[in-house]
Amino acid sequence: MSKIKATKNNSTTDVICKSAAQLFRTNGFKNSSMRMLAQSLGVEAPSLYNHIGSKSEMLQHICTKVANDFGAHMVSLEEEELTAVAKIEKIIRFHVKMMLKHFDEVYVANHDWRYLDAADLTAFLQQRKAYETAMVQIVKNGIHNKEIANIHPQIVVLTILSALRGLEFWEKYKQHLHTKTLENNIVQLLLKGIKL
Amino acid sequence: MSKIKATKNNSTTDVICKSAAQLFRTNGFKNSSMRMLAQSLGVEAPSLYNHIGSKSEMLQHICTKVANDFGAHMVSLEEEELTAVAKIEKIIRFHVKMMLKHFDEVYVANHDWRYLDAADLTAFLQQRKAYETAMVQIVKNGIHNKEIANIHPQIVVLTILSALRGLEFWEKYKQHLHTKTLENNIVQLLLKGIKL
DNA sequence: CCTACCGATCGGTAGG
DNA sequence: CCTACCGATCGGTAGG
Repeated sequence: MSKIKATKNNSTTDVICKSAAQLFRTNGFKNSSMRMLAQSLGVEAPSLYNHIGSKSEMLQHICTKVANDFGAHMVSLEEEELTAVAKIEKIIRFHVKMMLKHFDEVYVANHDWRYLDAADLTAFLQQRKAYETAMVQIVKNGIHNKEIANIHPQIVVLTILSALRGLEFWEKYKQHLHTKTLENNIVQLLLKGIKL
Repeated sequence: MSKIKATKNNSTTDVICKSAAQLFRTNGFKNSSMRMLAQSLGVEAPSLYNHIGSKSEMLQHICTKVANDFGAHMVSLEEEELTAVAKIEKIIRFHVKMMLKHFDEVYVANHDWRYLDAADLTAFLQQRKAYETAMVQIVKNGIHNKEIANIHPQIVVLTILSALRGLEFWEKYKQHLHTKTLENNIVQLLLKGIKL
């Protein structure tokens, strides 16, 4: 008897993980209990274990999904023939899109990855490192091509990624700011900052 | 009999809070126990309560200190006669200095403020909002004076503050990057991004 | 400063 | 899907 409804595109497990992401985002992973998650889904806590293996498995599921999405975009970008600045612009716009579409999951991946189990933690950090390295390479090429100012590439990348992480604060401004305005303004600010 | 040593400038309570900040930064507030804190100080957990009132009181102490430091700097800045861009530059350099000098405390204030008790949480968020508002005002003045490009002021401020928050990731690069290079590069990138 | 200990809450299992 | 329940861990107190 399923009280938790699966939909055409989402299994029962997916529905639970979606609820979990929202809960973790609001309360933090460690401050979210399985009893709270169960209540939000209208069942008792032990019933959840018919669909998921453990609390940390849900966290792993969320973090892996996010890391894979970003990683896949970076790989597809590496195959494109674009200037370095155009690639950075695409990365910025992708981050905005991800944040709007999968806000809870991206937020959780950014905040609670440190609670991943040892093996998953290593894999996650490796993926993140690879993402950073790929971006550093793009910036290096841009400096070499005289597209980008001669700022330390590592600093350029960390500054841009940190600025984009700040998208998580923009939820509360959604009513006042149009999404496209937001996106175009941040692209303008960051690209002008790095251009030669 | 004090096992925890007070120094000339720091009371026993300060020494405990400093240790707590380090612990909270490493493990997160909710994942740090009073038993862990006691162990790092070489005493048993109940002994801590001779010097501090509660776990959340220490968090409040840390967050309040950080918020006050940033707030005081902003107030002193408002009294100075400087261009808008020069004020933004001073803010950026102050953030870098704070992050280097009080890394644990700033990190904890940025991450774990949501675990503050209701009253302290309200006060903290009010201080942060006031800080943001003051910065938005500086940017508005800069746009009006044709110093700063016509980007939405709220977006400028959130982007800069988010980028500066990313300073917390720079610890691991300390060996490879000189502090002043780091500071000058981020100033260059962000200021060029906003200048007209 | 310590030992002893309390009530609350946690993730998860047994069994149906 | 539920009820009943376990062992572990938590923040904090009592009493000396």
